Amino acid sequence: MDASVIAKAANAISDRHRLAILLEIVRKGTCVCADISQLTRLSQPAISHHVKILVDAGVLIYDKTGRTVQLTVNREMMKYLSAFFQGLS
Amino acid sequence: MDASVIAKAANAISDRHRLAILLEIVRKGTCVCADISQLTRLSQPAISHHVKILVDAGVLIYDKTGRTVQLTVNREMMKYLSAFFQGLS
DNA sequence: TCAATACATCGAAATATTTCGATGTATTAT
DNA sequence: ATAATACATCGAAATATTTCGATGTATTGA
Repeated sequence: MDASVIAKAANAISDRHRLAILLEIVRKGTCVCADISQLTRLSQPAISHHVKILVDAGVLIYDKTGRTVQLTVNREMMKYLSAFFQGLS
Repeated sequence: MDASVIAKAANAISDRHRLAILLEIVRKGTCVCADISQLTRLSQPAISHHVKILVDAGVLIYDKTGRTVQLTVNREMMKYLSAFFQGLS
């Protein structure tokens, strides 16, 4: 268990906009950045900022092909977090 | 699933000091506030602040008897968080 | 090549968080 | 009653985060 990994992931999803982005990507399976503006009414630079935090924390997987970024959930990280909290219960 | 509950709990453990407090309480089973100062080298008001955030988020259970506060992990919340991330994986 | 699209980055403003010293309050021991 | 202990609260300073408009970069279509 690496506490800094947990803290960073927790920080990533502690913002309501970032959590909403995560949940939407889970729901849809995948997402490009442009989709997020309709979900959150955030400006494009703000979306870019939040996505970067989620990606840097390992919560989302970033895959740029051409000029679009496909975002998907990092299921391994979700499993890791689930197991972490399981261990605390 | 209430996103605000998740966001608040995630925020509570996103700080390295608060995560360290949580892990120490898990390890020891219980903890009074005074114990935390030796763990983190934080000032007493800072500890009080961080503990309040953890308690308000439902991560820790607060039980004051006399002048000491016993802190324990809220295992129900840990289970809830585990299940939440399980659902995202 | 030129224009449009999809994001990224920058600098600055607004806001929130963390931390402290000082002080307050309730409880316990003497 | 007095003093000590265990926390809580307050106001302020330092720092971090969020957000924006402006601009930059890479890619695609006409």
